[in-house]
Amino acid sequence: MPRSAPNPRLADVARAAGVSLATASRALSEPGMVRDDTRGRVEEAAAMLGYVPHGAARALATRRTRTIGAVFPPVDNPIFAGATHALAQELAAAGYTLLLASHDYDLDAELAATRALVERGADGMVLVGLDHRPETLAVLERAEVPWEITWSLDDSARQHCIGFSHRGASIRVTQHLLDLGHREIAVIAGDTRRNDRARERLAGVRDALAARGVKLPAKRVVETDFSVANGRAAFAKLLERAPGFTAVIGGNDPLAIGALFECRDRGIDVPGRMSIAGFDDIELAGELSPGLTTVRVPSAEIGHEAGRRLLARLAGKVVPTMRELPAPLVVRGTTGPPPAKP
Amino acid sequence: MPRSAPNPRLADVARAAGVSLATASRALSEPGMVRDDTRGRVEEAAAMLGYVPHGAARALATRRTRTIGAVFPPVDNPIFAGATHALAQELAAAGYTLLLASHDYDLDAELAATRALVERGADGMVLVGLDHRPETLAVLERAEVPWEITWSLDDSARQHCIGFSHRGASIRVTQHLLDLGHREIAVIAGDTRRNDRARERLAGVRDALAARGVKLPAKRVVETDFSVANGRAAFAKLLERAPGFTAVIGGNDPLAIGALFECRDRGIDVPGRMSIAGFDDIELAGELSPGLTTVRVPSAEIGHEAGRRLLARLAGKVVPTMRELPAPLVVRGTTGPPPAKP
DNA sequence: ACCCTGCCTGCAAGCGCTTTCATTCCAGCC
DNA sequence: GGCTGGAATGAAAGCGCTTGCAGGCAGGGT
Repeated sequence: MPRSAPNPRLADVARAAGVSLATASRALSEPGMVRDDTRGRVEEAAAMLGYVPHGAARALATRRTRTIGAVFPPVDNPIFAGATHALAQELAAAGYTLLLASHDYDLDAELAATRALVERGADGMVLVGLDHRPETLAVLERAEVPWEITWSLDDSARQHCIGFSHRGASIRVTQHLLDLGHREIAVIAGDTRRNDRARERLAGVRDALAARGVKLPAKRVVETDFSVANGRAAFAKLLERAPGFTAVIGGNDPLAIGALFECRDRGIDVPGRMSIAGFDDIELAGELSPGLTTVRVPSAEIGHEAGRRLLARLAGKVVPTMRELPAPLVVRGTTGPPPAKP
Repeated sequence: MPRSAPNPRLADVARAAGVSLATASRALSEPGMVRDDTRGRVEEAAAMLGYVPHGAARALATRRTRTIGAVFPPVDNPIFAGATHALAQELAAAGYTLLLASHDYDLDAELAATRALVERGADGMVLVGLDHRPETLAVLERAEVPWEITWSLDDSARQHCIGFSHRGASIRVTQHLLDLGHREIAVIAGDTRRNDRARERLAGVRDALAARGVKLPAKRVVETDFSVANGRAAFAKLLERAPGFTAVIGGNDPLAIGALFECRDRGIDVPGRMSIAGFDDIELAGELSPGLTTVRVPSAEIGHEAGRRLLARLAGKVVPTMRELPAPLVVRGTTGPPPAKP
């Protein structure tokens, strides 16, 4: 097969259709402005030549790339993976494409990624949570790139955001345990230093306990990165360091599942002797038996809505600054009343 | 704060530094070509103005976007999520950015996404597996965009690829079960119509069984989409439709874990009465007890290496067409000898 | 002192598309 | 049939950057 000429340009299409460059351009991007038969000729020529528009050139002329950037914490966390997929789908449906960067809860990496995406011309950006370097938002502001905060809600209502109250949801989990009669509660939290969601979740536990006059000794809190293995290790550490608790709250489902597995291996009956609650409601939570009591985080919906909101704003529509999603407590089998005192 | 002028352009930087546009450009992108003090002035001016290069303009001039496209099956499958993260990291480290599109095992969606990414100027592409619409590869060829096939290996060596033999790995799993003494084996496969990996894995089972003269009746094979819930359902179906098997092979770990959970719920001892093997080695596989026997799929490494290979090729280096990664069998506790015949 | 070499720098021509503005076309009307 | 006005088309000026080419300048050889 003879190597045909390199990619045809719009000028080639115009020539083949016997029209000017301007008309060819309009025929393809603003069909209404061109007479039907002319448009037909252009479309035909484009199809025949296998014309593919040159995005960079178009972007340079229109100042739009039809691209949305997203900077996510580790995409391999199942909860973010779901949101990424949803976001990508939503954008694709509107002819937009996702520019994705991920980092390991490192705000400097987030800043660098944001710069890179803005430089690539992202028309809008999706960020996760409220913890950011000030420069990150400054870069976006300077470049006039609209952004959406996901997962968390900005109570100051200064930024567009879609998510739910991690503290509120955490309070619900804790109250559920308190209502069951638990008073000795432990927490396996995420990294509260670099992650406002983990911080708020832990704060929610504290709030709920404080409201009922229950103490949460420092020894009953372990911080660790999200993973099943870390959940196991943290649970073991708690058991060793401050035994006697009857319930443990995981900062997310993998951590809670780690605790659950550790209980199983040690022959600790769940929920008979130990109640366990998580946060996220990943698929597995509902498939375990007993099922994991947890908070349903609408991750796919966050992904979809973040995309929709951003696209709407880019289309000039006004969108409510804050969108709060429900994050209901899902009570399953891993929580029950504490064991009767001996 | 007075709205400062819109984003500064390179011309502004040049003016501020008292040099020409060309020199400013070289100072920032080809430091070696410019005298040190000149470069210093330009860099200073750029920093002061908060200059952010305009990617589209640069792309138009250089015909490079420093962007790699990836079209993945559902990114929320944990195994792809891991690869996505690894790929994004690898690219970021080299100053490249990931353009991500995901689809639900739909080859037409894959084609559309490929078109979109090529149009956006992806310098290279990452695809998964060998099943594609012919147009998909034609688009890439036409646009002269190098691509890497991941996960699968193209035995014809026509395409650059990095992955492993799904059939081979599947044969190892099956032999392991045969060696343990199993003869009645069932399979919960992924969708073999739209997914060459699932197809090859099933073929591997058939090969291994045939080699030892063991039959795999059609009733002992269920196809379903990847998920724990589907694994459960498929196992139940097998039990109902063709009971008497002593081992089941899952097309991936979630399916196998579904089967495992179903066994637990039904009081079927694993591995005493039922052996279960999976494929992928997701984190959970090793944390369960008993741990799931499975094939370790080096997903993160695939992501990293796909990125590295593509970048190397873009840099003009020659890279071996095929890179095979080990996918070892990991024997854990869910497989054991079949129960003694009654 | 002159020429040549080599290093820096600047000029200007694109990269491929959109879009403003002017021009042409054509239908309809008096 | 000439005129009017709106619709369709075309010419050309960018969008912001890179880069081939040429000019300028300093230093070394003769």
